[in-house]
Formats: sequence, C-alpha cells, structure tokens
Amino acid sequence: MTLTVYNTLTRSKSTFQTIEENKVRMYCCGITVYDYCHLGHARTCLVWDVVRRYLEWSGYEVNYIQNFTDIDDKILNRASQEGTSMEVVSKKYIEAYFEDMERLGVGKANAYPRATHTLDGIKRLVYELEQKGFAYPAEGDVYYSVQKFPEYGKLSGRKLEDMQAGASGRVEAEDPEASKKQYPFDFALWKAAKEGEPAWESPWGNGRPGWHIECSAMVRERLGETIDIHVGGGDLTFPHHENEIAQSEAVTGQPLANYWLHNGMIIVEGKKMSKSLGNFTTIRELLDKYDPMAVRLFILQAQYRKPVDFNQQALAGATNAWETLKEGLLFGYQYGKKLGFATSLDASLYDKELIGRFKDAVDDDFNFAGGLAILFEIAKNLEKEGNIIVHEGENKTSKEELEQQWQTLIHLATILGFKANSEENNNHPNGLSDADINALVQQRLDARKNKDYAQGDRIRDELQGQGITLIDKPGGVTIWNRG
RNA sequence: GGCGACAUAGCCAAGUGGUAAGGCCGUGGAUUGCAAAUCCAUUAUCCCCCAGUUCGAAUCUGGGUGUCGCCUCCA
Repeated sequence: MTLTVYNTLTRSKSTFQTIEENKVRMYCCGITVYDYCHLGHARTCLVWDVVRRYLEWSGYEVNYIQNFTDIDDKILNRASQEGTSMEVVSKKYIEAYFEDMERLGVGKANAYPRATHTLDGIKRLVYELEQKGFAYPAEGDVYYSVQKFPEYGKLSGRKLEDMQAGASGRVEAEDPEASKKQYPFDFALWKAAKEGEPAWESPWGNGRPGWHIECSAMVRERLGETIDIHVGGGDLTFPHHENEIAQSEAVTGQPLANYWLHNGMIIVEGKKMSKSLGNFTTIRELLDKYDPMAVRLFILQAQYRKPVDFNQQALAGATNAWETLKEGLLFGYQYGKKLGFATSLDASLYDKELIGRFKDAVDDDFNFAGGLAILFEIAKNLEKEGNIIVHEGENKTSKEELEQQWQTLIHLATILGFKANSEENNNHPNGLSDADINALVQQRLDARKNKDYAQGDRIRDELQGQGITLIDKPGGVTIWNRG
C-alpha cells in the first residue's frame, strides 16, 4: 500500500506524491510565544512530529520547518503587563517551549524561523503584493484586498458573499480597522507603528507585520514557492491558512502547498480547549501528573483529524496502556541476557509480516491507532512471557521468536516516538539491598510458618512500599522483584 | 444565519460492501492463610434513528436527530 493522505484543500484522500523524488518540504504553523503551551499545542506538535518520523521511516528526506510568531498584540500585552519588552516575553516562552517539547519527546524541527528575523522577506512580499495590485496602503497600514484573489476561500470552503451575510454586523462593529478597509474581510499585511511599540522601517512608514504574512514569507524563504505539506491546527484553516494562500499564491502564481493537513482540537467537557475559554491545562502541569509517554499514547490513539476529549479517565486509561507497552519495550533489557540475545538493534531480525501490517494501517492517512494495535499485540505477548520468566515458568514462545518480536516492537515504537527508560528499573539508589530483602522475606516466611500473619503482612506491606513485590509460589517459596 | 466534520460496548477507539481490530475498566475460574502478582476464560446478534439500493451495509444513497468546530484571537 502507498501512503494516502486527507487533504483539506480537496476534502478527500489522495495518494501522496512529492515534488522532488524522496524529498518532503514540510511546514508547520507553530505558536505565538506569549504564554506556556497547553495540551492543544502538545497535540499539534506531537502529531506532526510523528508524521515527520513516519515519512522519514518511509524513506523520505524531510525538511521540517516550524515557526515562532514573535510579533503580535498578545505578546505586546503580556510585555506591558509584566513591565518588560516583547523580546523578553518571546525569549522566555520560546525557552519554555523547548523545555516542554523535550519532556514530551518531540523531535527538533530542521529550523525554527522567527517573524522578527524575517522582516526583509515580509516587506518584500508586501511590496510585491502592492505592485501586483493585491494590496493597498491606508494611513500607514497595508491591507490585502481579498476580492482581487478569485480563489479566496478555496481552502476553508467558504464564499465571501456567505461570510458577509452571516457576520457583517459583528465584523463592522468590533473591528477597529474597519474604517481603513475597502472591504470588511480585507486583512492587514502591515500595521503602522503605535506609540511605544517595536517598529521597523518600511516604504509605508514605521510599523510591524500583520498576522499571516510572516508564514508566507518564512515558507518562501526556507522551503520555496511550492511545498509538499503544510500542517497546523484545524482552527488555523480560516483565516490564517486561507490568508497565507492568498498572499503567497497572488505573488508566485504557484500553489503554496500541495497537501494541507489539519489536526483536530482537544476538547474539554464538550468544549474546545482554548486560551479564551480558560479551560486549558498547560503541558508542564500535565506532565507533573502524567508520564509523557502516556500523553503521547493518549494523543496517538485518536485519529489525528478528529477531536479528542481530554479527561481524567482517558488519561488514566492511557497511563495503564503505556505500562503494558513499556513492559514489552523493556523485555529485551530485562530478560535478553537470560535468554541469550543481544540488546543492540538488528534490522535483520525484524518481523516483516508485523511491520507490513503496521505500514498498511498507518499508510492510510496516518492511522496511528490502527498501527498501535500491532504494537500492543507484540507488547502483550512479551509482557506475558516476561511474567512467565519472573514466575519461573516455561516460556511458550521460542527464544528466537521473542528476540524477533522484541526487536520489531522497539523498531515500531521508535517510529511513533515511544521510548522506555531501560535504566529506570535497574536503579534503586536509596532502596534496600538484595541481602536486606532476602532477610526480610525469610523473616516473613518464619512468621507465616508460626501463623503470625499480622507480622507477615506487615513485612509484605513494608516491602511493597519500597516498590518490591513479593510473589508467593506454591510450596511455601517466595520470590520477589522490584516493581 | 453560512460552511464543515463527526455519531461503533461502561470509557477511548479501528474498521468504508461480505458478516464487529486494539487499549482501558469489569466479570468468572485457578492459585493464596488473606492478598498481591500471575495464568486461563469472558464482556456489542450488532455499529444514533427511519427509508432505500444490494444476494449481502456499521460501511453506499436519501431524509431525520444529536454533538462539535470554523465564520473574532486561537494548535
């Protein structure tokens, strides 16, 4: 099967074909850096990170660019609230962004261009749009004339007449720039400087870029006139991406992107998680409570385009599911030596049938949930076989097959960004020594022989509190393992 | 008001014409002094409703109902 993707532009799935053979130019609309990231941002970053990994695994060389929008009203507001500058605010939240993504295990993009570093490209685009008659100046601002671009609305599937019929009252009443616009849905490419705000020189006077234009400029500068994949949150489809298309395509006459992919929103109690509703959980709050890998699993279990409901129950479920997957991933590190196989990865050992099934699932519009079923199938078996080893039973799967399954599981998990810490389980710096534990276990056995179950249970609870699980086997034998 | 998406067990969720993946939770049994851990087994006669197409539909068509998103900043 070949990779098929759902394209917002055509509202249908189609076979994925790149412009240049085996190369993908991919752009993700990143964040505006005025606050800590929340779970919604995590979903976007996680999903497109895994898509990137999957494309690379599929044999493409991916040039993945994600921007930071670091000029914006919200950043300026935050700066004045905190009595500081735009630069200080954006620096703080860019650093926070990288910390959060590191914890989530999101890979680095190839570059993170910033609006403030792209002023020449932005001004050049605005100038060209003006020259070609798509833009007009008004009192130091410059606006894009949407009526000049016949295809305006093609991405989000709307018509100017319909928009006007629906929203005209509100638009005119609430838009302070309305009086400068020739048409209500025209949008600002360049905004005249306001007192005390950062500003750059331009042919239209001192000012700063509008929202949208920076992405058109950064795509052009970093990836060229037409790219393969443009991604972002579904809420950016309109107006942000629609406006990017209008800006870029009016200038170049070429499609901005061949494939437009959008991820679904995070829902909380039936409502979208968003800043304006205040119903968001920041990534750092979230990671204080949940394992980053459980969060990743929670996100990847849902089809990327569908809304996902965030609630305690779902996260708890994902946490338990991750425990299962982790058991499978740790199998080789825990029992490989005992079984006589190496823990270094060896592609020749991968199970082609399992990998083929994984690929068939995921090739269908990045159906990660379908792919995960394969991982669980393997992990469940390895977990079971690992337990048999701990309980000193007979393995049902041959050593060769176990090694093959484990190698395959690690390989597939890596594509999806799952990683279990193999150190974790061997580290018990402040814990009891093996001798201490054995002594306590013997004490408990003695107590039980004397029917002093209270004492026996006390020792058991004490050890459990240290993460040591006792297993009473038939015949009065007790073995133990570190949780 | 306009545009769009979705509706599968207690929860999450895959499946897009051939008779319901997977995960979580739960249940029964084995084991145990009781537990824990583990093992074995088990959990939708049916896919929001109605009508139609078809030998056959969760899957296609038409009509409802419901939920959500975008139309203003938003991942």
